Amino acid sequence: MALQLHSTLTRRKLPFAPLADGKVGMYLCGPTVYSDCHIGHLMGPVLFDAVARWFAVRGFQVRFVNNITDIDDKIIDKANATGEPWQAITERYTNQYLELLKKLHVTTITDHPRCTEYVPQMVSYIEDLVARGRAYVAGDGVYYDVSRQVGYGKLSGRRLDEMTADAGKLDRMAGAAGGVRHPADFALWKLAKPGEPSWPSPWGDGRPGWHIECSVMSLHTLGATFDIHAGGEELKFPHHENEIAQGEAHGGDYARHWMHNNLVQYQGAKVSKSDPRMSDPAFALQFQAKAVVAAHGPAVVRFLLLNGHYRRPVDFSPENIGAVATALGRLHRVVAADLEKTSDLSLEAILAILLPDEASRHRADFVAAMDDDFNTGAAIAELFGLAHLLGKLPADQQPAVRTVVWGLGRLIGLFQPGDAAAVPAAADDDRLAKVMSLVLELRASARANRDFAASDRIRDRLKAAGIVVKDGKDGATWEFAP
RNA sequence: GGCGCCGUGGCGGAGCGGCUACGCAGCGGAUUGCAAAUCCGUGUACUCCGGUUCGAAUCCGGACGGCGCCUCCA
Repeated sequence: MALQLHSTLTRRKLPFAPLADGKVGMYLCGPTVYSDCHIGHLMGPVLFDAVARWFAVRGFQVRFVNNITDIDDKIIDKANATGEPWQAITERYTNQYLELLKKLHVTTITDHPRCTEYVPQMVSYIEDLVARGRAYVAGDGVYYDVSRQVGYGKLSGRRLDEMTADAGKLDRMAGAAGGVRHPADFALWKLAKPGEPSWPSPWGDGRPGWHIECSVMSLHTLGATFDIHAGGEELKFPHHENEIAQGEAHGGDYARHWMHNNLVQYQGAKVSKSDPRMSDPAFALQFQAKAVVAAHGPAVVRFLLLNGHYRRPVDFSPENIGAVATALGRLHRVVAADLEKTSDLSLEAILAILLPDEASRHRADFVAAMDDDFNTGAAIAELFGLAHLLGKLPADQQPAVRTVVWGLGRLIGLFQPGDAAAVPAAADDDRLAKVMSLVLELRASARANRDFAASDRIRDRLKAAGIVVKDGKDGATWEFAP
């Protein structure tokens, strides 16, 4: 079956046809780096990393661009509030973001352009829009003229004539000396107030507007027309709509396919910054990317995100994360032997492995699920199908199945080196490890003497202390209670 | 109010007209000195009302409900 994907523009699934044979150009809107990464920031990278991996599996050479917005009003506000230079703020949070992507094994992104590296290109792009009569100078900057745009609103299904009653926009129109002409017109260039970071331009020192950066950076990395533009649902309007307007006005068809991932939820609903529960730091920490990754491990976070479909919301409530972590543990046991390998298997190599019929069907269904709009959730279900089969197969057929589970998982970013050890479980205190070793030794001799009363007493008391003892074939092990 | 997405078993979550999704939890079994862990087995489902069809969770219409965007939120 041909690879097909759902485009927001057409609202339907269509076979994927690349602009250039054997190549895919993807652009994913990245974070504005003014504070700690939110778990939502991880969604796009992880989800579209799986997409990019699958394109590569299907033989495409992928250029995957993910920008960093390192100049923005929020950054300036933060600098003003803390007194810290804005460059220091953006550098810190850029590093945090890139560090998280690394931990999550998001490896397919080829370019991380920074907004501040493209300001001259943005200026000339805006000059071009002005020259074409698609933008105009107002009192506080340069604005895009949406009234000249044919088909404005086609991505989000909005109509220009219905967007006139926006109070905030009207205020801004009144505030801009020289006047903004239409409420939907948006800033391409913002003139700097005293003390604000700024770059030179024909209209005066200032900084680029939000939407212009993506249009310019995609142009310079992927071209005026490119295959796929991705991002979160919430960016459809106004951000993506305005990118299209700019891109088309500048010349080119802009993105041919638009892919939007759904958003993070918590017990079925979005938790906004103004949610009263957010005043509890422990609650708020559940949404901070680095805290979530530290608490559950990158493997669980990645698995949670890929466990459904990218166009559906993902629930980050603790109950859900716990259930998913247990499920992933089961797969980890299946692939334990290969988990630490640093090189992947190609799809061809995986398909060449001889399997029993039923296992072979699961393998084929995995591939079909990924070909069908990157349905990672359905694909992972096939992995469980294979894992389940393992218990029924003779021992000599099991290694092949294990290798296939691992190989297929790797193709979408699962089962990376370090995944199994990612959640700190036991002995990070050497002294405790030594004491436990002694305790288990004593208990082992009690058991050898069939003194189960003493043996159970040790186990019970340890359990009360938060330490769980498990008796296995090769002696007892221990870990902290979950 | 406008635009969009969605309503599946206790929970999470696939499904794109006929065929067990899957996972977690629960229950039963194997294993164990007893446990834990592990493995095997297993049930309950498609918000409601119309319609199309031989046949609908799946298509169409309506009702009700949830979510998101419309404020430079990923």
